[in-house]
Amino acid sequence: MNRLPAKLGGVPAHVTIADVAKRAGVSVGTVSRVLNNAENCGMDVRLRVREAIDALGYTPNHAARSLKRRLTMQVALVVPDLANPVYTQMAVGVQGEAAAAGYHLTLVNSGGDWAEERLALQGLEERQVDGAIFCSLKVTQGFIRSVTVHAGSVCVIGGLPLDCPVDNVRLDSVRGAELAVEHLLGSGRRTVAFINGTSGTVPHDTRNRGYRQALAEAGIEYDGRLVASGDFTMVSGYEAVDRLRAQGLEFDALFCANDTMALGAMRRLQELKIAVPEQVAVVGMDDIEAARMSTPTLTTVSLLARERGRIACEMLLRRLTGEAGAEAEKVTVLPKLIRRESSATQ
Amino acid sequence: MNRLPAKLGGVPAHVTIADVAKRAGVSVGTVSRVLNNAENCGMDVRLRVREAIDALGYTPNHAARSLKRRLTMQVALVVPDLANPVYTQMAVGVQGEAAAAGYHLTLVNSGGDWAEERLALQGLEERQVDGAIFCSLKVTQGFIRSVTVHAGSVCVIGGLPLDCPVDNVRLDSVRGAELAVEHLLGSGRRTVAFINGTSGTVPHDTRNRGYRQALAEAGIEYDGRLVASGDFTMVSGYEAVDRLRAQGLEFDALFCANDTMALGAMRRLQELKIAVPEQVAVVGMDDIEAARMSTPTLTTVSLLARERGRIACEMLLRRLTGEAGAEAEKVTVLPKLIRRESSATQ
DNA sequence: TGGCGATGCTAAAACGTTTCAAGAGCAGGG
DNA sequence: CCCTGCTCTTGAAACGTTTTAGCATCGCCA
Repeated sequence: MNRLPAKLGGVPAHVTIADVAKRAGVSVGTVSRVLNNAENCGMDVRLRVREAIDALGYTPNHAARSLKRRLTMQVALVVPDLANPVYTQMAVGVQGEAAAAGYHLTLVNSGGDWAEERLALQGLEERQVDGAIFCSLKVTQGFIRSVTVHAGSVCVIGGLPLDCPVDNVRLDSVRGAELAVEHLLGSGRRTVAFINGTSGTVPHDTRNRGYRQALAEAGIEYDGRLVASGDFTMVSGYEAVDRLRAQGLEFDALFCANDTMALGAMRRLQELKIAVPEQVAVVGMDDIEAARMSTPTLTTVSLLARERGRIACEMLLRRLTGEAGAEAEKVTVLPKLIRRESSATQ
Repeated sequence: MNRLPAKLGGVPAHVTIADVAKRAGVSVGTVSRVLNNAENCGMDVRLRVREAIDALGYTPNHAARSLKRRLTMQVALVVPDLANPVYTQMAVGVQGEAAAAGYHLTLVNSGGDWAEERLALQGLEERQVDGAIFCSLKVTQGFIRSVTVHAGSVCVIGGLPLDCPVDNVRLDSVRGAELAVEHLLGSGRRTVAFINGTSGTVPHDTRNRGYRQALAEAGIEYDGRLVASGDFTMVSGYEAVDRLRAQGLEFDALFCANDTMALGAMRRLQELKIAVPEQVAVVGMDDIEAARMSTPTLTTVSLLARERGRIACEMLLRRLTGEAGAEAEKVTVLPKLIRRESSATQ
């Protein structure tokens, strides 16, 4: 399968540390020490070596260095679906943090597939990378076990069991849904309808809990007729509006489990000449780019993908450099409400 | 600056090829041959070695392998701004293609900075990666020179001079603007206004050329009063509409140099009770996610970032494996019109 | 019986670094 | 003059592979 490159022939005579040593008239060990600017080496030698390096155009060989140092200065990010903006945002966050510390980021697309994730773990064992950040949809027993074995060089973004001794960045997404509903109720809305995602998934359940908790806290009775299900797509949001209205209950606010459905719903509302936000306020979740660009712009709850990536990388690097304690770190990030036009108070 | 990891102490006694050899009762050379499944080794030995590998949980060390083979099975993608969806899309394209060939992708964010790009090239020299794909905004003399030196392991996405002997994926963006305008004129519109981006930039000039060529081909005189400039942001598109209308010329079509401005313009048109597409058809450029989600959905010209990434990676791998010829390959991809509601014929 | 070509394996030399024990030179104290 | 304790440098041994040359063993043919 892996067609192997065949540039074995024309090797362009790489200049090595030995060449530098010869030219500078010192031993290879000395050159190495100059390169890693150790204390104990004289000024004259240091200069001669630097001169030789420049003259010969020497650059150290990363593979050799990794082999000896047992350090690659690379970290991996493993995500289920790179095409999904959420994960590319995460990658951006990780990349920035990694680069700042002199690390490179390698990207692995697991397709949500456990086999692929395993392959990434193997990369870890092969010392292709120093550490890895896993963002998994399904947290299986096998995953937990494997990740625990590599606890010293792994950070997980997502819902790991709290007793799993692995660095972990979590998201209080229940709170996210609460935020949305609280905001709606807080700005004077009385009846909040809810379009949730595919039932049976984790996001579905957490958002549902948040919705109900926020209602409960406001002393409002939960009414199943105000809740519809979509599948996170735009059309499903569009169609859900009709199903909600068919129930015959009036509502002046609508919370959608993601922005895509919210935009679909807004579209349908506009077609029905129901003014947003005057008659119905709409709040989505995710803060995708399109939420900033719709008419009206969409109020939403950001799940801070980029920030979570940043934090995870920070944690991982702390672990790798030994700055982290013996305990696994658990950080929970709180979603953030982003107020825009679609939920403005009239 | 680079705080170096300090896990040098607790090395977990890695199992090496020698351990496997000892257990299987063969020499290390033999184990290596089994691993790289060479021809000349007997069935019994092969089995014994496999058994030992499984029993000991051996995984080959990537650094050592790279060092010897002079091959890392990694490619780098260097982009000016990872936060920009265009480039993340490109990354997705590259990643997919690379993974399919057994390569890993490492991501470098240059910030459009030549110094950073150079660093990436150095990574190449250090044999940290086998090859690199550069997507640069500014193609300076220095860039061209450096990239030419590494012609054997580099592919450039963007406007490289045609005589530069480096694999190159280009984009006919003049044609992109033409496509948009042709589409508008072809579907019965008479007067096409144009909101261009920041003047003085390359994208500005190419789109301008495309706009004028399409008009010329249709036998329509260019009228400067139909052209406004924005800065690629949403508000700039919004405001440009007013400036265009202030010129007093009627127009029934509007081409915008990117989707973001197009969405801003659409918003203003809707506010002014000018129906899209009935009174004014709108076409954008880029095909961002929001274009699929606006009301009406936005007709646009896709610049195929993902596809260009895919092709570039394909070319690079061909070059690395020696399948490419001596000549540098130059591929030009043609933008693609994506018809949506905002330009529908009434 | 001797030579020959396969076949299957081993031993050892790379690959380009880092690091460690040891050596050289030198100054100062006894 | 010897010993001790510095500082700077060297040489060689790793690190874990791949690869090459060479060594048995064997059957086979002349």
